[in-house]
Amino acid sequence: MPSSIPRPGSPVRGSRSGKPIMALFDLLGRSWALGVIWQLSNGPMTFRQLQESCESVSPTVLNKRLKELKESGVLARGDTGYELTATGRELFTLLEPFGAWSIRWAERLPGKDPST
Amino acid sequence: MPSSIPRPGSPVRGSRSGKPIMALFDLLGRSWALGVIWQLSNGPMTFRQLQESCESVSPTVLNKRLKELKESGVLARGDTGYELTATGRELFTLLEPFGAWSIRWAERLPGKDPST
DNA sequence: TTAATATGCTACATAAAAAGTAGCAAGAGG
DNA sequence: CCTCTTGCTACTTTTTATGTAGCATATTAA
Repeated sequence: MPSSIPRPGSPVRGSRSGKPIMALFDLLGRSWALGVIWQLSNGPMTFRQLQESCESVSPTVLNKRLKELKESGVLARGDTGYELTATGRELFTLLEPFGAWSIRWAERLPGKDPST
Repeated sequence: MPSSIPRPGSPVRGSRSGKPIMALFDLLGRSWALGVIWQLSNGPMTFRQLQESCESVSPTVLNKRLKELKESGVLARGDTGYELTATGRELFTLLEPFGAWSIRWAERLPGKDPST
């Protein structure tokens, strides 16, 4: 199996262009990639801690995401577990506003969900 | 089949918490969701135009993404095709910085790709 | 030294999602 | 009527993700 890790400059899933933004979207648009970065913004976590905090993520997928994000320079393994790199923290600053926005989005969304 | 569209307040793929940010990440963390929003930021596009600009996206998936993003209030169908709603444009303003960042990320990434 | 626990996985079987290709129904224009 | 475009649906194949089990290594504690 080839790397399959999205890398700017080389074609990625669905994008033959290799445009950096598409490589980035491919990297982030995989299950739990965004969630992992979000969790790690609170500080280093072990593999098992990450598994717990991302409730149902299977070890298979978590391990894949961690490898990809490591390869991409977003996170690394430190002494106390996995942690964001400088690049990763930079990425998180871009991601952070989504937190507040998602709450407003939730409020604005018509209460189509009768279960709440 | 239930909607399966991530909605804040209800559990979503991998998240029993229903936290808005996790619902949002689930919505955006699907193939081409981010790409579609990115493309539509340039103005309305028809289904076929979107298909072309997201090079290899299959109609099946594109249609699913469009339905989900419509349901979530991010885009809508107008006279000249699909277009971002006010909410969608708001979301794009959060997304926009990723463009410039991805370019710097690409430059910083070591040429680890030995296949080139 | 041994036993108990935590950690970071790998293996495997099943289910769900995406890709890839074909083609149809409806509308516009000639 | 014929042709073209548009927005899909249907179907098959391939890729991803889920869910569960469990192993090898390190740590602690007796």
